[in-house]
Amino acid sequence: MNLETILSAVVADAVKTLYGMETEVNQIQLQKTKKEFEGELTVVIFPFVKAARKSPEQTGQEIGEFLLQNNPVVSKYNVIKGFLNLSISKNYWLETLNEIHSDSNFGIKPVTESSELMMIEYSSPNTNKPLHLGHIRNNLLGHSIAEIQKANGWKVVKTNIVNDRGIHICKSMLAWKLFGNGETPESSGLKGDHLVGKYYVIFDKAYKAEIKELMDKGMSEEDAKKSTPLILDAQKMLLAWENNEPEVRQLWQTMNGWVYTGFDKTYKQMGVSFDKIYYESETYLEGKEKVEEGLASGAFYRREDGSVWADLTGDGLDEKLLLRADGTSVYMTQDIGTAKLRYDDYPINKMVYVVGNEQNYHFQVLSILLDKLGFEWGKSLVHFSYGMVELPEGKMKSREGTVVDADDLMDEMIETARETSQELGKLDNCTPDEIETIVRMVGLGSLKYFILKVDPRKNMTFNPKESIDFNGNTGPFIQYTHARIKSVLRKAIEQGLEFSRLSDTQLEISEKESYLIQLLTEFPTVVNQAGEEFSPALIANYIYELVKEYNQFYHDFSILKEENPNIKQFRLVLSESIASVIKTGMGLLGIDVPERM
RNA sequence: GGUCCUGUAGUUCAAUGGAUAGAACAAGUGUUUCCUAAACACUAGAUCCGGGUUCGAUUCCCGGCGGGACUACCA
Repeated sequence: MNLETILSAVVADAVKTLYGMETEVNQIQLQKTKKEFEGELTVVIFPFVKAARKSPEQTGQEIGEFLLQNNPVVSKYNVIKGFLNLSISKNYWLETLNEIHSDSNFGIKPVTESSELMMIEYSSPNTNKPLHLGHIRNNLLGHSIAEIQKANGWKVVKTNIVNDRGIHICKSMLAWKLFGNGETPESSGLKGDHLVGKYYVIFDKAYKAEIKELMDKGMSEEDAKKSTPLILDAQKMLLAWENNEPEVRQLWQTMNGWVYTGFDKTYKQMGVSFDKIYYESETYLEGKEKVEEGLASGAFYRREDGSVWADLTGDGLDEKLLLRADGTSVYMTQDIGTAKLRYDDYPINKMVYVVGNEQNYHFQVLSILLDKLGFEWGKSLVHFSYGMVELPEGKMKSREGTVVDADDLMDEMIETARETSQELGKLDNCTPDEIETIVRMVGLGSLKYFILKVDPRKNMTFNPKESIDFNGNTGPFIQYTHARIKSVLRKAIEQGLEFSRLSDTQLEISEKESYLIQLLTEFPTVVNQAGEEFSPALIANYIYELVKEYNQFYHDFSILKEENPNIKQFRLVLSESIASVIKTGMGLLGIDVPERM
């Protein structure tokens, strides 16, 4: 039982005994005591003053006295205005530290046979160009939220729906066919996804030139866009693809193959992975059947021209197209199809889509449609909607060449980490392999933390010129603290010190030290909250707070030079527990922490 | 027009309805015969505007103003 639960019960008891007032657990507001006051936990007195018919101060005094008399965990109290500040006994903290230290899975709920299954879709790239900064946020959030939900006891299946077909793919293919001269990743030395992306850009340029030409001849822009030779050819190619023409299919497979090889590298570098990948080319025809079912059941209706619609005006939304007049499917139909396939493949209890907030409307509609079609998890599907990553000048625009490429960015971060390490002379005694591992951890840690510490719902600004800091509230700051702790622990082991558990739990410890233990006890709550709110940022902020406090402690207290052996042992146990929570917490963010740096 | 998200120091981010709104970066200053100074300490600086609910509002409600997204027989 945690401290809050214990104290809430006693406070409820106090209020009942003293004032005859029955209280619900949620009426008792326990919060952390602000730093400028003495104590660790604070009871807000205001809700009880009416029943007490006394001033807040007096009420606080009486409740404080009751707690002191009736629970050994409370060692002292003081009242300021309507706030009752409680000091917790040192012994309680030390016993708690022992428990935390001996629990190798502290903060993590086990996944069992009876755990429910959560499927998390993220990444979902197009195969016509490489991944960029926006994808990085998506991937990091998706991976992190999967780790967090696992830590909350969910069975998690990570999935990716690859958008591998459509007109945009044909554009790259066509440009390659026309201007590529048989160029391959091998012949050019270009990463496959970048090579294909290059031809997508080439297409766009040539296409624009054709539009301009037609407009110069007096055609309207709208008409010109529809009638250039290139776009007509691309459409022809799409048709050929749909008709399974071998030549087009062959080229499609080859070029997509290049892209996948490239993506795999990027994913690996980013440290993300998937349990099951779906391809739109395999799912895009799947939704029709479901739509027909919905039509039969009366959930949807057919218009005179043959197109199929869902009327969502009853839900406060518009009417939504599900099948075109010619019977072909649209985006929504595909998502229904994909949902069906997934439902057939896994016993899904909860479905989570990590997709940008520009698709809020789409998922609102999808949720209602899936519900109408009888998917149990339809109504409760989660659109984990995150904000855009913007540059100082505004949105990234591929046409203006302001897209920040994922591979380039990660490489730059690693290089910066290398330079900084060299300047500081941190890695002088390391082997080249060790150096490589560490600068990679630090560079990527910096990038990942930068992105994940922000509330996912909010748009965020990324300034490539100022690049990402390595000081302050950053990944490397946290990694550095971990490395320092590990270094102390290594020395302790060399000295033959024993710190597997506290032998003395009656020590006099400082406020700073008991506060660190208190922070540790909050970790499971934070993990839980991060899961419920789908917010890796909560974990990031928590770890930062912990690390900041630890650094102050590290600065002001010595560990190995402490003369009292029991205190020394305590500080080692404390430090090791903190290192362990740092590692676990950063792991939930998908960030590795080094043993030295 | 409609729907949704959002507005906090110069900048990037925090704050279950609680006490004097926290950090970091940038600026300025200090700390190293001492376990890693990628650290620590100090100085200065902010809730878009107006109402309402409340003992108490950055937080909840209403109305403005500003920013963003969506509102395709594209995906």
